[in-house]
Amino acid sequence: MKILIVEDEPMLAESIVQYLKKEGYQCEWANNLAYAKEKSWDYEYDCMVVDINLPDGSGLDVIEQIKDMKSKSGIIIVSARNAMDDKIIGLNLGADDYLTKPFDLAELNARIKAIIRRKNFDAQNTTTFNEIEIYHYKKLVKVNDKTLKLTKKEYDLILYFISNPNRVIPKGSIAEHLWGDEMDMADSFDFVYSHLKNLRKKIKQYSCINYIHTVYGIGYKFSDQ
Amino acid sequence: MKILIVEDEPMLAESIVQYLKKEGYQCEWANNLAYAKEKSWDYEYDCMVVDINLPDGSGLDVIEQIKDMKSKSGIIIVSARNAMDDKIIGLNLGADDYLTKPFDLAELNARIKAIIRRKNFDAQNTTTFNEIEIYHYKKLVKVNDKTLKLTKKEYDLILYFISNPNRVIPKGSIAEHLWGDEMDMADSFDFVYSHLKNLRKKIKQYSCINYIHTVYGIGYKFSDQ
DNA sequence: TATACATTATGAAAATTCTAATTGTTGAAG
DNA sequence: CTTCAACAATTAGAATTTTCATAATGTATA
Repeated sequence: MKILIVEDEPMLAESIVQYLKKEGYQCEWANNLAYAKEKSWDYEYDCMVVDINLPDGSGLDVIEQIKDMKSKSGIIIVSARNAMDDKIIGLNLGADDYLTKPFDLAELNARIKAIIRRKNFDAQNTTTFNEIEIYHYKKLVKVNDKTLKLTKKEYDLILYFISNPNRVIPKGSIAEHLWGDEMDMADSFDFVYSHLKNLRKKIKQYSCINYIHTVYGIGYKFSDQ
Repeated sequence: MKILIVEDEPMLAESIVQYLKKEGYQCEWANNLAYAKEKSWDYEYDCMVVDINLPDGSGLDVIEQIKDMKSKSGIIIVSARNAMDDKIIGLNLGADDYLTKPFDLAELNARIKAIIRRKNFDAQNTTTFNEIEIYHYKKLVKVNDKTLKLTKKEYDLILYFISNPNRVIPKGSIAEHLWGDEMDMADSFDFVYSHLKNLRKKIKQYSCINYIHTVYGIGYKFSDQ
């Protein structure tokens, strides 16, 4: 487990590094923004602890870079008390947690653990098919790294497709899976067509591949090629 | 099993009666509208086979009377071919099936059987609480014999209430039962309030009893008194 | 290939569900 | 008996889902 500490106060940084090493982490230290950016560019850290007030800029810049890189590093923001605005900005930018100075080292350790645990959990809870990624825990779908804004039915639909790739799925199965017995089946599949259309349109926004192929008279097949 | 045949052609009537008696039914015959009304007033037939073209009026009148009496008799309409308009009217009025002349006696028998079977099934699939009746097989709710036009969520809601009468139901249970884990619970119960309000309003249309009592801080209780 | 028929796609309206803001109630504390 | 805060009711509006009418497409047949 590699951790990067971004902190300009040498005393504090030193004690954090000492503590975390004792806890079994590989721990590195950057004392300014530029160096932090360089390091985070070179390595994929499991977690980064970033002070916001740095001599050469705001720690928030690191977060932006991390997110631009699509790194999966967890990020904990550290700042002086009462910097609530930063907190909001930081979390919106994609930080995973927030700590106000002064803080207990055990507390920091606990948060790091929590983040790493969650990252692992999350990693097991994504499904990928070519350009499409589904994050189950967040009910979130990305196509070519662009987030799709899907409704619940659309999400259920694509989840069912991605769970059954490369095989022909009868319309009836789709209807049954999405609506259960709530519906008087067999009247029509208009609602399937309808949601399908919307889903296709949303995928097309970010991809030129047609993933949902119609199989005339039977149903659909989810595949690339 | 008592069956009434309403038919003015004696030859046809006779052959129907003969056939059905042989099949084990108690079978009676009315050769005009007035007599049919009188008979159906006196007895509760399991099923009535009604010709529409009668010398003294339309067989549809019998259906109306039956429905006004809240009789549970099944009704099969019989009419000459191409009387499609009647078909629609008849089924809307509450007929259970429709047959065009000339018809096969075995066919008639099959339909009678089907209707009686369904009536029996249906009877087992209703729940009643004071003025409120729920017909599960049709997802239909009546209050004082007036049919309520409910949406799916409203139906689920009243079904849950009527299944748990006279006890306090926490809001959370309702939410869980109606939405399962689809919802991020605990944010708010606005959707419960919302559907509840609509359900209450619809019940109030036909009843002055307040069935859904608020239990402050906990949830609701479904009862009369 | 032309035609008819069935199936699927599309767009827009209607219905339902959910959300958010406001107002009204209730019960506890002073 | 007030006042307050939490809770619930209400309302209107936004978002989603479903329905419906129509267009487009595919398949089989001649």
